[in-house]
Amino acid sequence: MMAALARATHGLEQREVGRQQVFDTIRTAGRIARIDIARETSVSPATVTAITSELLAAGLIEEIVPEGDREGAKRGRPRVALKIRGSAHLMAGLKISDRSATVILVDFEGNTIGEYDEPLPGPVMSPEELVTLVGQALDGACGAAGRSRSEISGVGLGLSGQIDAARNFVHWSPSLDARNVHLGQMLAAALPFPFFMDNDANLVAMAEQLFGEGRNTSDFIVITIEQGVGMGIVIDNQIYRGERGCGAEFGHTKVQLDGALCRCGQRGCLEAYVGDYALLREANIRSGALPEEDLSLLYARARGGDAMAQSILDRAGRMFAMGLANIINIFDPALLILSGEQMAFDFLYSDEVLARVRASVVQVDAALPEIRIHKWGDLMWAKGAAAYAMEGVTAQTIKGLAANEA
Amino acid sequence: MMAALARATHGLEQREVGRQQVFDTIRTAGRIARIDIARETSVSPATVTAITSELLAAGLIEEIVPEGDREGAKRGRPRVALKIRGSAHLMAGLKISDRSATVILVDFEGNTIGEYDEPLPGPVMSPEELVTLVGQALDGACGAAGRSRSEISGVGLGLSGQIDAARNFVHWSPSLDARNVHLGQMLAAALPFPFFMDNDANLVAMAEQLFGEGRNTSDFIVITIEQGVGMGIVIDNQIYRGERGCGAEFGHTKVQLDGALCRCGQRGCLEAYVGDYALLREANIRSGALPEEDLSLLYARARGGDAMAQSILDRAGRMFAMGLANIINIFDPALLILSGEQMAFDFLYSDEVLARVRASVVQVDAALPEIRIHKWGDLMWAKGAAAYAMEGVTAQTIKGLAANEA
DNA sequence: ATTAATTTTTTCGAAGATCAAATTAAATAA
DNA sequence: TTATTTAATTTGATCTTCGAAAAAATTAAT
Repeated sequence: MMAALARATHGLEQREVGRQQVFDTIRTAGRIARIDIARETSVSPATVTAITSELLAAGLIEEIVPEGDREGAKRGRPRVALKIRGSAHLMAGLKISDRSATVILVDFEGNTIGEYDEPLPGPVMSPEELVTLVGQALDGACGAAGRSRSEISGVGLGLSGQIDAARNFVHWSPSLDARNVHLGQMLAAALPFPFFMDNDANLVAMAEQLFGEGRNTSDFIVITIEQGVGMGIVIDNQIYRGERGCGAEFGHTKVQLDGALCRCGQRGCLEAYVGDYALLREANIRSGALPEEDLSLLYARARGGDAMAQSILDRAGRMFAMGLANIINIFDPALLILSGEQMAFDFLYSDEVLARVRASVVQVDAALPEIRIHKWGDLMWAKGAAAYAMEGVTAQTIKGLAANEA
Repeated sequence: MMAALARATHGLEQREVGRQQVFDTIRTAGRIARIDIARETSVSPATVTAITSELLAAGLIEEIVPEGDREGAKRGRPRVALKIRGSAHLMAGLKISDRSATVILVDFEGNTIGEYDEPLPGPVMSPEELVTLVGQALDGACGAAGRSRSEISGVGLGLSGQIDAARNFVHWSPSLDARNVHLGQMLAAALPFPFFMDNDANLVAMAEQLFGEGRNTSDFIVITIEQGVGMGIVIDNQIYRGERGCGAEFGHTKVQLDGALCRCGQRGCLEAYVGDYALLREANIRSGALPEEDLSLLYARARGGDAMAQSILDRAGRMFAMGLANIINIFDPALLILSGEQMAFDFLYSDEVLARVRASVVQVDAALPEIRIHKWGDLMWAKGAAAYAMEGVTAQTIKGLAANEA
């Protein structure tokens, strides 16, 4: 039997919470004066002074030299803004897709330091091959950016599939030829980095939280589209992962009883209606070319008036809308972010689809949840991985802060 | 812009958290010694002593006089168990159904003190009528139990529909002829009780948390069936309600594109396939008798081999399984509780349906979420309402505890 | 019986942490 | 220059938790 009912915060841990809170406030704000940190967090200025001097001493944050222009300030001692010290840590984010391993190096503020793309021999690897590949990709990224391996404080790794982030365990991933892989242990044994891995959609949610549309919202949901459809759930500023770490399987929610066959072997999954392979299957296009090219062909046909192509995209849109409406009906979120890097899936983000979503939601006389479409660059996934690593390294660093001042 | 990133616990609030934690531990355990509270909560024995003496002084808990039989004890000072003091508060739970207002009176331990049922003139009322009715029902319950109104410390009120529990506001309820009612304000103006209201499914979830299957689980989901289909989501020991308080609308998630017409005016809602009216509609049974009787007729026909009746129930079961599978795919909960009072819906809780659910969930090589069927007595709903009131009164009492010892 | 051992609970003092109030710092306005 | 204003820091009081020691209440052993 376990209790752990209320999250307790006794004694030594109390300051840790304060440090994390102040740090997060600074990161969310970008640059902010102590007095405003106090106001936002309802912590007294005295305590903010104490905490910020710890963080300053540890090199996690820095003061901004006041510029000449103090806009709007009347009188009084000028506020000195604080910000995250970018050079405090170098983080790496790594996303494995079916084609390549994409690496991004970011500083502790989230600024991109370097990018790198390592092509894969094939879409599916053995765990050992993946470990090797991760090492190569990181070396490649360091080389390209003129940094040394040893500078990296943490590596975030994003994989499709069912990942148990708490245990760095892969239940299943389309990138791996084995199930139930303790990938975290293998990586730790082979490479000298602290690794943080998770399902790729969760990582995008974290990127939205740290750098994107979710910066000022404590509860929101992110939907991603790539090969499949993914979801990241943020509740009370935390990624919700479920018991075994394999929740948020939006792509495999069923939208049709005994419906279309999905790659997962079941029928009626949303992915079996909106995934690229599903569209091509229905259109009966199999040129052998890259999927994107085939998809472009399908879009072109639809725009050109081809009734069959239009019908395929239309149904996909309707199914997608139905899935989104279900998510809203279940979560009633403040914010739903449709996060994507490709224009390819524009038809799923169309006004028509959104209108359908709004019409399929339980109607009350209160503003509907906000639906925001966020189109990132092509490094979105890798940046999410970096964001996750940042969070992990930050938590560890803050925990380890000794209060040793002279 | 608001931050409030980490839940802060500074200064004076810290003890409050401790008190709540200790209190919850005692309630969950039923009876437990101080030393075990310390072990379970990771709070030091010294602090447990301090907190429990506060709670004892406030009369919220009491020591159990040690009985003769100390099982298994070897030596040493005998542990003295603590428990919630039942007589500390009298709580009322009130559930409005389409036929009657059911009241339950419980003591602070959750023991039933009295029950009462006030028939309704009709299924739909004006807000004013509902307020009057609530007063009558409470008076009736007090009279039947030989208690006085003034003894009641708090009243929980459960309504179907979209309720914003944080604001005691009714977006919509099938029991009311008006939308957007500030029912909490009206009740507070007319009656001298502290009211706590919420969607009825959330209240059942709370009853499961305090008294039922969810007592030892921090994250679980409750599905209820009554007229409609309801859901309560417990994440990190808290009911998740969504931004506007109208999430968890499981009954109106869509299971079929452009499907059957639902009472809500939309198409393809789960409720439009498994609700009693939906079954009768499809069976084309309209005897004018009570729905239960018509339903019994339908079940009898199905058991008797009537293919049409079997087909109707079969499809309802398949749709229900699909909905449940979606919930599991989204939440990956540790525990899913199918909570019900009526045997009428047995076909939805059948092994066949559960097998279908398990087959429709994303497959990983880890134990599936536990699905537990919990059949309560007919006061389940009212008890949930009482549980909610208990939680509210407990939190307020604990907050107001002055640390005044001599 | 008396003493020792054991286990639970309480007491006491030290170590932190937060906060209000006072103080210091750094600017503008008069 | 001097007053005013605002930000940041310092100081002292209050609270809280915890570890260690003490007290309490038993059983086991002699």
